Amino acid sequence: MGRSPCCEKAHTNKGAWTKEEDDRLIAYIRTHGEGCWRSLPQAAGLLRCGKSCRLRWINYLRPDLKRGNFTEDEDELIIKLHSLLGNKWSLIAGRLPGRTDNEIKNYWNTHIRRKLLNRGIDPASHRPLNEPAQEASTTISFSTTTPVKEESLSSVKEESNKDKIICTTAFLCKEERTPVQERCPDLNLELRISLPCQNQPDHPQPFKTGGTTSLCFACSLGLQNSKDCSCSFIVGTIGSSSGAGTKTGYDFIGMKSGVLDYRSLEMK
DNA sequence: AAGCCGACCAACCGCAGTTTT
DNA sequence: GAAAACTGCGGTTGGTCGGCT
Repeated sequence: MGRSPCCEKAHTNKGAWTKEEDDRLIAYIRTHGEGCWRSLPQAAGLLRCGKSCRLRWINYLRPDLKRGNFTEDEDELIIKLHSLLGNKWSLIAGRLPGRTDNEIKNYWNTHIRRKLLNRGIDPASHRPLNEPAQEASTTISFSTTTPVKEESLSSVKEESNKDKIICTTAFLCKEERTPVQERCPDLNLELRISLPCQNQPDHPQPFKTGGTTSLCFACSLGLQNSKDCSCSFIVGTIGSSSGAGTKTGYDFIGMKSGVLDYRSLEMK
């Protein structure tokens, strides 16, 4: 039953890679392409396990890696993506060409966390540090019906007169068509977020579902026409308010338009 | 100059989901 | 269908370096 082991752990090197090992790996992948990590070490003459080879290639040897310092724009993008996705480093990395999940994860832990703390923002929740932890209720669901930990997600809050209306953001994956139950069920808190491809003629129009317009998660991240596009992204409505906080204009996660008005969290 | 400490980051570990036998 | 390996991901560790005392 099953397959044979990927490598003899007793005969593999560990620790830092040498120049020679790098060269061997690069040369092999140039010739044979990526993949087959199980057989790669032996075929390439490396005393490493396939897992280690894969990591080395993906994080440091790939020719399309950018390396070097992160720009301010990249900083802000990472923050916004993290507020939406939480610690989904691979997804975040997918939106930053030339950056790897490991690199972004390290950068987050060493730079951005501190940066946010200095701004008075909790890096985990993206809310002001002195704000009570219960108010916002953003839910992003990927492939499970279990709501994602609230603390790892962002919220866009609006204050309308005396009543606080919480704008929640909910993603629906392909398999999931029912938004996660929000707090304050008496309020209409179906979600509204930008429609990134609304004005793009080459993209299929979002379909409507009972007054809401749906786009897939891929579209919401600016991946229109990608293979992941399924156009099931739910756009709901925020309570009854049409006022101050309601934004229009569709760009990637509201970077320009402020649909996800991250900067509103930087106050004070 | 030596020692300490914190920042940085490459690499490892363990887990979960997927694939193969 | 079950078992076992594979793959990919996120969390964590440990080595290195630079600044400070």
